[in-house]
Amino acid sequence: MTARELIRAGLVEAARGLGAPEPIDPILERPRDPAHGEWATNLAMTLARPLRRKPAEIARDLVARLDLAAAGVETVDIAGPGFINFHIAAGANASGLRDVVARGERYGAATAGAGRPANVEFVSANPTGPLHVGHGRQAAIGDAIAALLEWTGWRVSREYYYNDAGVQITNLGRSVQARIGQLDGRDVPIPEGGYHGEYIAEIALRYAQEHPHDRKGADLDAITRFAVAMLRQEQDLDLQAFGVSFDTYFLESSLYTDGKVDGTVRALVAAGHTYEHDDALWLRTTDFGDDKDRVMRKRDGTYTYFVPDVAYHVTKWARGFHRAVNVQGADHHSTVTRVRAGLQALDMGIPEGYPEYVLHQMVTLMRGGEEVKFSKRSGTILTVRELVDEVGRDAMRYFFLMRKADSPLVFDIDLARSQSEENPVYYIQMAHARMSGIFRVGGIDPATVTGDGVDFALLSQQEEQELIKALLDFPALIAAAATALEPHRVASYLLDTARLAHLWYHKHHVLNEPEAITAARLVLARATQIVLRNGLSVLGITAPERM
RNA sequence: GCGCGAGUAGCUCAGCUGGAUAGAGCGUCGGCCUCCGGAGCCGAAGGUCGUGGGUUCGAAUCCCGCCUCGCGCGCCA
Repeated sequence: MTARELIRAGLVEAARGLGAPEPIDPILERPRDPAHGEWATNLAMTLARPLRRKPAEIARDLVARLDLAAAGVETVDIAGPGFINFHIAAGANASGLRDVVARGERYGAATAGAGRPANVEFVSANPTGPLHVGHGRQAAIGDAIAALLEWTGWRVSREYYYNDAGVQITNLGRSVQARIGQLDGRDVPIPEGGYHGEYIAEIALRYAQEHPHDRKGADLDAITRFAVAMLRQEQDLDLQAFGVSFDTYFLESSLYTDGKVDGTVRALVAAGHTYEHDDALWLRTTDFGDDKDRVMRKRDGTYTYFVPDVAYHVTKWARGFHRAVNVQGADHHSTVTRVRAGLQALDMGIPEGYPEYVLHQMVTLMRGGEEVKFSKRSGTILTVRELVDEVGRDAMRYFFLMRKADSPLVFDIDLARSQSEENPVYYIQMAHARMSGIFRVGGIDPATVTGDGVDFALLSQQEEQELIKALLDFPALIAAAATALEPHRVASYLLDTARLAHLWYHKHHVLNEPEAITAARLVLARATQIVLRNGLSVLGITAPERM
């Protein structure tokens, strides 16, 4: 058991002895001020009301009942309005590093998910154009959330949903068809709602080359299939460049061919939450928190987009994913209520909060101090692949993940490219490379560092203790980030921890010190290397040995 | 107008699900800089946490009102 767990258990026992009502759940936190010890709890204050006693008295009685020698607690004091502060001896604190090096590349992993299946859907761009930077943010967030769930014991499936049916696909085909006509010298306009990008002309050219018998572009179905296939391939190349891969590509069109859409409509009608009005079929989503009812089947007989969306999520549930996370742009937030309402209306035991959503705000690109403008309409966009080429995969991942999804993101291309310590990715990777450099210079295989026979009390310098505390907090950080579905916490943590590592590295030497000190510091260097590497891997970023 | 999100140092942003004197980077100012790995290191100044109420031992964090900004509000997806 860790010191934290021992303290917690001791507190529960002591509180029970005082007659505290169950459940007793003491919160232990890291005090901001190091003078307040390694751990602190507000337990006495939360018990003041149920026990009807003063917090300070309760704290005193709790402390009197505690025996925390096994946890390495040196002194306990009561401070402020009733905090209990635990001071742990430097050596006891540092001995926690033994666990870090023992668990190695699994350090930080947890079992909360217990191997249950979870589905993470992200990117899911329409196959009507290349992936742009907004999709890039989504790819980074989705992949990192998937990794966080894996780290906490879920069996994760990464899924990409292709909206390859419906009006926008028709518009895509017509747009390419128009371009083919233009190749032939005819003055054919791009249709209403069509796509104007340069890539449409490229598809047209390719189609004309590969289908010389259809020089007039008369076969709209063939053109559409060709365009979708080509764009899907392009998107795959974008994702490959970014290093993201999916377990499942789910095609919207399959929901129609499998009868899932019709089946869902029938089930909704049978469940009694629909009605006919103005020659259309409506779903009473207002019964489930929506502000107005939604049309399911339009007057022309076709379905609105959210019907296949509901049918799609039914398949997720039916495929055994009783946990599903969707990563989407915040401009799609109106779908959240509707999809959930549709699933509730089916009355098939799906929880209200299913699926979970992580919505992210927009991305603004900056280059040379100016905003990089792009517009899908005019066709001037910066694709994921171009950005990978310009700044590299690692920097791109970090920059997309360093802000919480709720915040708009300003992506500074110049900073992302720079090989300086102002660049957070570089700074973190540099810390890892420095740790690796110690072993390289010392001619020591880091894997042989175990902590056996090491005097951990020698790691008593302030910089060492602060770094150690950060390293020992890593598993809790991963767990919290996974629970909150917030990978940016890992990004912030890594930057902080890298800073502590650099501070330590600058102030204290590992090699060419007295043997016992070198031995102890090698454990710290090794543990730091492990934590930085594991944290970077959660974010999908490499941890170079040298830079 | 309604819904969702945001508002924290000059700038860009954290703030561990309610804790103690609100933090980091950049920028500004002042000192160091013969080192396992480099133009780096140390320190200082800088805040009515948009605003007004409320909840309680305690609020940047939770609740209500208002202000500003972004996104969405179609029988488009």
